[in-house]
Amino acid sequence: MSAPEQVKPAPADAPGGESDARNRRAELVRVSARLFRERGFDGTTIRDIADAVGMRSGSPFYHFKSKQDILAAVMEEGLNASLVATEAIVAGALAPREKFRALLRAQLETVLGEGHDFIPVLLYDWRALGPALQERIIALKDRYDQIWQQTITELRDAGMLRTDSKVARLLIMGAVNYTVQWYKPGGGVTLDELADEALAMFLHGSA
Amino acid sequence: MSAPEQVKPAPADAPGGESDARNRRAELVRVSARLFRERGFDGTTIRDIADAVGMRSGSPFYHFKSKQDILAAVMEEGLNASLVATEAIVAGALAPREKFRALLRAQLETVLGEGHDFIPVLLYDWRALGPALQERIIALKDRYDQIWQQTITELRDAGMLRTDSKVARLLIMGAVNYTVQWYKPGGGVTLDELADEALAMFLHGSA
DNA sequence: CCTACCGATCGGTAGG
DNA sequence: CCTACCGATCGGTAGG
Repeated sequence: MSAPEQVKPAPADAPGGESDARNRRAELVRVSARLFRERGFDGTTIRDIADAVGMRSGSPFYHFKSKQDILAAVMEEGLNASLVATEAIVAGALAPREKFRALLRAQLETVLGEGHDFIPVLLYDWRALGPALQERIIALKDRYDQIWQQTITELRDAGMLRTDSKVARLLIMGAVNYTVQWYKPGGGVTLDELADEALAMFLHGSA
Repeated sequence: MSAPEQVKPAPADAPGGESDARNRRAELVRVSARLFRERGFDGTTIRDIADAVGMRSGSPFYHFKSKQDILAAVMEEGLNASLVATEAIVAGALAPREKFRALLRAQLETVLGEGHDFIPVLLYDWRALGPALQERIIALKDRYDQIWQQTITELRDAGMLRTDSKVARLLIMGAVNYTVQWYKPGGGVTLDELADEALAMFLHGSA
């Protein structure tokens, strides 16, 4: 009667019953990312999500207060992971050209890699997110864009790019992000080859 | 009793009552394009469309057998218009660089220009179209892609592009099409400037 | 093209 | 997290 917590099989990783709930929440986000990517936000129902994690249709709302909140969580997790990856790249002591190649390659992985569903959801269904929820995501996106912008400035200073304008960055990132619309894994082009071709296309004096 | 057609105000442009229906159909497509662009396909209801043209909610189905058919009509009309524009460009006697610039500029107009809602709908909601309806559109899209591919080959032959690979084309078209996600009219960048910046970014030996 | 309507689906909730 | 459910919406149709 004293402690209703900590029944059922205890999780191995952390003490306290709340880690169960945290695991379930994380599972919901992961599964939702996959479904949203495959069918789109509007094409995925709460029932689809609940089925995929073995819940009843009302239960996701124990973890999230709305379907939109799941979408926001998917996008936020995707951006957080991407931020970690890109910040690790620019923290290294790479020359501008190699830094840029690493960014391109990382972004291609994020957008096209096996099991990477989070950022494609952001690219496909950004509009489906309400303005209030968009704001939180935009703050993360701004940090992300800044990393690219700085690298682009370094490339310009090194004479490998004509300009470091915002438009130049948007054209480059657009070309990369748009691959989500046409790239098919196993279609004869690897992500490494894609990165090289993009590098050669954007940069002066590249092989 | 003999002829139930040709009542109501007769249209000025063409004889025969069926041109009324054709006009209404065209109006439905045009209005749907605008709404689909603004709110997305799933975010637009048949009732929204009917309201916008002054019909009752069941009446659009007199002109189209399903909501998806309206979407297909929007995309098809957009591609047909784009095909006319691009075919006119490549039919002219322009040098490769000027031909490419004209294609870029035309595509930017198609994607970002005032009142150009058709192709953005295709870019945003391609996935919403069922496979059967996609097929008809793909045939048009193939002709479109071919024009770009040929121009890219000419640029490569003129030494202004490293490669005329399909990936090169997709990266270029991706950069241009992705502008639909970020470009804001009146934001200080004109479409002409955008075309110039894209040209300089992709081509060797450009100003 | 309107009237009148249906069947299904869907996000979300109360109460435990 | 389940049970049981609701209110609203939505694409689509019959019949004129």
